[in-house]
Amino acid sequence: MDNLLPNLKIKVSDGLYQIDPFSSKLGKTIIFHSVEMITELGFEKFTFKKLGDAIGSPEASIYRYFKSKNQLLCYLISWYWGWMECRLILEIANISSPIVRLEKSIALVLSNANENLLIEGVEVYKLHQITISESIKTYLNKDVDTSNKEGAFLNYKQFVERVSKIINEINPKYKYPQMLLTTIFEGAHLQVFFGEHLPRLTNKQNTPDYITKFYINLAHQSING
Amino acid sequence: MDNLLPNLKIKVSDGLYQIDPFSSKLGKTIIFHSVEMITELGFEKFTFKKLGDAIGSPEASIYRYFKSKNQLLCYLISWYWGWMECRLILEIANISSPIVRLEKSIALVLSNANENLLIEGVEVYKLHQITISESIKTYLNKDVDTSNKEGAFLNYKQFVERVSKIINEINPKYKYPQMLLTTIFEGAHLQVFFGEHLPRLTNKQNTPDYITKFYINLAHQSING
DNA sequence: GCAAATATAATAGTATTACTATCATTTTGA
DNA sequence: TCAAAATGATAGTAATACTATTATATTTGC
Repeated sequence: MDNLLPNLKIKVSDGLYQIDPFSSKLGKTIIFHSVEMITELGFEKFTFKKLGDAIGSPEASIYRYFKSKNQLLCYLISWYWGWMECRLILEIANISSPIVRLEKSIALVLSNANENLLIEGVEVYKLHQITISESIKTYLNKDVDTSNKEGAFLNYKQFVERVSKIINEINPKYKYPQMLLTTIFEGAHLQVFFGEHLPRLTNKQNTPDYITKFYINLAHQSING
Repeated sequence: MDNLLPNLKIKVSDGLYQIDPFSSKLGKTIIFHSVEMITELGFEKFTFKKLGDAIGSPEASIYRYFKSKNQLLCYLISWYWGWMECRLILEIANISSPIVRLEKSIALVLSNANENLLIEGVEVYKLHQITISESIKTYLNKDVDTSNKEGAFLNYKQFVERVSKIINEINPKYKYPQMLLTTIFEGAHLQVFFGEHLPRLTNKQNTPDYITKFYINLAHQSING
């Protein structure tokens, strides 16, 4: 596997861990294997016990890094959006047209990394899949306000903010950039899931990028319409 | 409270219960109090033990109606979409314009019932709130294919199907009615939640119906654009 | 009105989950 | 190299998500 960008350190709010997992070998092992395990089992069936067994460490050691499996999920998703912001910056750096930049931003959310790509030792391909199925569970619960104070959604907000500024460039009078973008990003993830499990709730096409095209169109029509 | 439409019986797939809860007093009590309790505690903190204590029945009795709390949630959400389809039919019955029918359909998803309205003894106001925060948990998990076979999503699919036919009337060439509608329905629920808990992810306005208007616009632009 | 069928209550029990606590051992870094 | 910190090993707890059994109501069909 390619361990790209070895000097990169993705910022995650310090409310999302007890000990920075990237500060130790065990921490990195926890991250790597939790991504694997959540991808395979889904978040509900994933437990620290199983993770501990897989990595040969006791549960208690994992709890020193993350106070709960919910905190770990928040960490992973926040890391994902931090990584996505890096990709975004690189992707649109030298593009002058805000329209093209917006299109690239939307395409980015739906594009997955190479299966073998490791960033900070994280299999980003699997983390993308986790984000599709599990990310909303970080906020759709009664502890959302607490998680919010702990900074769980800062990276996502920042990503949305950055793209919303592109919309402002295209049409400074457009009033709903955040609303449009979260509709697109969350909708895009959902359509991927529906395409695999609930096809009657979507309109799956043969082309691999039909979802991207749909949402790019939607964005243009809403912003300019 | 008004117990409206006493002769109405909302159809829910028989894979979503062990004993039809509306066939007995205990069953109805389970439904009523589970709606109350899930609204208050959220799905994660809701348990059959707590429900049993609240209604003065042992856990085991609840398990005879629903094999798991997940099945109960599927039942409630399915019931909700069954009820929404009834509302939809009534709401658009005599409207000839498909454009107006579509607008009413979108508005319906975002409109909540009167706080005191009981349908089949269910506090539909609270069930609406549950749908906003919990409905995606019925499918975003590893058991989705099983739940799907049990008919968990039939009522939702049927609702989406019915509205997508209206889109077909407006523009028979439009290729993505289901995709557009699930984007709108799920997005609409999310924006309500963001407005309350994560305002940076939406664009809250003072008017009570800004979400409805946003999505009605989005629909028109996408369908005709 | 009564027996049979069915539903419910009462109670107990199990494996697992989501943690916390304690103490010994290993690793580390100044 | 010595102290501090991290990790491992082990134990324990309250709660969760169920299943099982038997006794007691309640309903129903005749």
